[in-house]
Amino acid sequence: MPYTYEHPRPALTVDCVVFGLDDTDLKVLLIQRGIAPFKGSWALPGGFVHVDETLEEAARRELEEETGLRNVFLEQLYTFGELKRDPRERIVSVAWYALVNLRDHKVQAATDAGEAAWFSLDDLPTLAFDHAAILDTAQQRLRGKVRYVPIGFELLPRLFTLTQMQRMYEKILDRALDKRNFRKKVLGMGVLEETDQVQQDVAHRAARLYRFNEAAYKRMVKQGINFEI
Amino acid sequence: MPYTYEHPRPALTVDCVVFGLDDTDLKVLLIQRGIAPFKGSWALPGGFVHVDETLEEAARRELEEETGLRNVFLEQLYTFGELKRDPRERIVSVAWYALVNLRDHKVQAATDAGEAAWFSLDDLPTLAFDHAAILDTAQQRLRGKVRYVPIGFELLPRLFTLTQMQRMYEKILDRALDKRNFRKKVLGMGVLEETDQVQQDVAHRAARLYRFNEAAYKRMVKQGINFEI
DNA sequence: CAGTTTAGTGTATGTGAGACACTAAGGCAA
DNA sequence: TTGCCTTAGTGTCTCACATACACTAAACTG
Repeated sequence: MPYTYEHPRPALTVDCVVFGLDDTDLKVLLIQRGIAPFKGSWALPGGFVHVDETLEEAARRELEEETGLRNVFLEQLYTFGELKRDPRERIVSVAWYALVNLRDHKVQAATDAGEAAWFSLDDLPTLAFDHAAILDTAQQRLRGKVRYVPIGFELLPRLFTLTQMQRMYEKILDRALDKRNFRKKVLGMGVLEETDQVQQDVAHRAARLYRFNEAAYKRMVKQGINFEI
Repeated sequence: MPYTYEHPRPALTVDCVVFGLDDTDLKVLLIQRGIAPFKGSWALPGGFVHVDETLEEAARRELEEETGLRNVFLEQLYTFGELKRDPRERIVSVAWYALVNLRDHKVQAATDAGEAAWFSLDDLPTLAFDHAAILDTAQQRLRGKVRYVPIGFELLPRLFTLTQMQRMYEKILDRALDKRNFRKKVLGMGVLEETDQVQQDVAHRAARLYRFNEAAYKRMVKQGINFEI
């Protein structure tokens, strides 16, 4: 059934930059396009916004349809509206970024996308459309954000060691951090809760496991405390 | 001439939050709506995105059409896409914010808007649509941004005194700053250029005028220097 | 010329960032 | 069981910067 309007309208899509962390690397989730244009190329998961759903609902729906991911941390990034960003027609895309940890969230091959896979940020294929620019914007945002909000807990498992946490910051900021200063800083923030558990199955001294204390964090945000690393 | 699509499409608009600074206050530019819905109410300047213009072009065009403002500092803010934000139909709006100084930029009553006027931020009328939420988001962004980039020069006249600059920061951050510390800080940044001119026509000792040294600023941004106040 | 108003200036203290190196603990292999 | 390997975990010092704080200088006014 066709829909008619008095003036021409750009099409509206959402695209998602999904960051994931494993033991070795910060990764991004891409799908292989099953249809033209850019058939066979890798691209960010995304698709058209339905007229009866909000932008965030559209982003979550596309993410689940194409990758199987649900209940992830998701924030709006930027809206891309250059004229020729899609060769077919004028398409404006509201980009989002998501943070997940690779243990809890298994990615499934998807219905209308050929394949979904994680790529290290320094070993990326050529991306379809202007998705390289979107990804770049997302990386900048992540770097900016992680410096003053403890956003990264979305990337870590529920229980984590301080070394894991430090590795994550180092990956995002792309520079080495001093172990003692890092620990002093993050423990001093008061948002980490020490558990009585330690790492299992490691061939060396096991590290203590911590968890994120969300209640304490919210309390501190209200007080305007900042969380620079 | 009607335009027909296979699936229904949300309409796409831009809205602009224009901040201006005069001697007394930080103000925002609003227009009085000449047509329904919300006829007679005050609203942010904005309108529909044409299919052959980018989002930024749309924002600049609407701003000029409705307020006469041109060549202003403009950055994308956030995209608002709730289902019922416009009573007529589904409209997604890409919001922008602009910074101007009230001496250089005269505002004209406009063609398709009844009237344009500046309002102090603490004396606002009820706004149409979800524009109060958009304005709120813009204020938060401005506060966050001014703390680490010298964004405010867009709000000041070309030549300004340090006291004027301090007043601006105080208005945006909504707290008092120490005069000596403020001067130490901003002069130490090295982006202010002292001129040999002083204020004219004041009934007290005249203050020295400064100008923003954009070249020095760009040089320092490259070096990753930060500009916290 | 006395009064009023704003411009302009320096120091002392405390806090936090960053640099830096050794001991502790646990598994592993000979 | 002992020595080795690997990662965990810890404290101090220095320097820079944030903050608190008050008086003199200059220009105009009546």
